[in-house]
Amino acid sequence: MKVSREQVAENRQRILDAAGRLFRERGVEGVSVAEVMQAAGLTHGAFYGYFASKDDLLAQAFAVLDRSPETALDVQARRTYFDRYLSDGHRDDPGGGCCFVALAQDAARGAPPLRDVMTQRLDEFVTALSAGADGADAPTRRRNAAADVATLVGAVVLARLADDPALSDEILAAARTRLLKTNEAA
Amino acid sequence: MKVSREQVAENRQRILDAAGRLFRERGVEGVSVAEVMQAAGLTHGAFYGYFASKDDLLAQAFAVLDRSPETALDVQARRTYFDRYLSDGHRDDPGGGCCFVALAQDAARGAPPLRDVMTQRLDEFVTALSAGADGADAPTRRRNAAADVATLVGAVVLARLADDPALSDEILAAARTRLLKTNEAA
DNA sequence: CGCCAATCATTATCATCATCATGTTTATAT
DNA sequence: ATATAAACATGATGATGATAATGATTGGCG
Repeated sequence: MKVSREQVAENRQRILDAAGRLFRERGVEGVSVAEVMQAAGLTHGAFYGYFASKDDLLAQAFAVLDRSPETALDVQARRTYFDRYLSDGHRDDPGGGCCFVALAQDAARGAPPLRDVMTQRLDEFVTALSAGADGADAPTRRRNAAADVATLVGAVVLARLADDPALSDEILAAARTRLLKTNEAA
Repeated sequence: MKVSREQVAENRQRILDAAGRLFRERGVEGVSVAEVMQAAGLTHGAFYGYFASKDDLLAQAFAVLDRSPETALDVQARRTYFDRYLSDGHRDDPGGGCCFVALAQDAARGAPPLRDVMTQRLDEFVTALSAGADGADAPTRRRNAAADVATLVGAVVLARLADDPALSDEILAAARTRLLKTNEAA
């Protein structure tokens, strides 16, 4: 059964969305192509009409997804962004959250396509956070942004790891405090 | 062929060492039981005489391994520790490096045994870093230590992800600067 | 309106793996 | 010295999964 042009576009998007969510939830090796296709409402046989391989799907799924801010953040917006990133809501929703928190390790060991895409996104993330930061010269602002990104990602990674809710909350709270402090000191 | 008691102990240790290194290098799903056993100089059939399952091996392999400091660090030792943790040498040696950098995401999604063990180790890591920190009261010191751990782990995770050496180095350097600064300000 | 190629479902293939069963060797306790 | 059981190698077993082949359906162009 063939399908209309719009149906094809919609199917493709559904595959990408399902893949993005599932891979973040369960990791690259934890999700089969068949599962992605089922979540997208198709059978796995249709997959290779859309993508050349699982690696291809991976790279394309995360070429779009983003959680970094799009525009320069003023001090208040930055604070809000940090709070949301370091919230228990973000910690408890890997499938809808930042791709670095969910997949950095998988991508670091994985095939070049995904790694390239995520490296690009990482650079954009740092750039986005350094834009609009107050204080000092551009290199300093960028350095601060890079450190902020490391703290953000590290905190949520560890908060997701921690079995013990108290420790998990503690790490998120500590990162919030740290980022507020280094952010207010111009 | 049976084997002497000491040989058994040595074999067991070799399996644990090989497992620790391989899992950190290639991830939990990226390593087969057979590979671990081959690296340990045995055949895979012998495995289940030592461990109940792959999960069991995982938990036991990381119950011992550690990269957190054992004793309280003075200001100078802390600086040295940070520098080493954030070095390119650590970034480029996942198999010999910190288990959180290599396996936090795998463990967060994985079976309880490994997650429990790593949560315990994470708490010890924070505790170790907060001991001997100067400044303020104990809760503040602990909060600082938790933020430091997040920055350390996040920085090396992202530095390993980044395909682009310049970006990778930049992140490590930014984290070093950040930790030095927050550490000197008592 | 009718052909054609695109889209999808079904099913096959081939590899990898975790785990287990079996048999052989040999350390060690008696 | 001998019996016993531990430790290991070899070789299933059964599941899963990535990818490919085949065939049926039907949009959309001519």
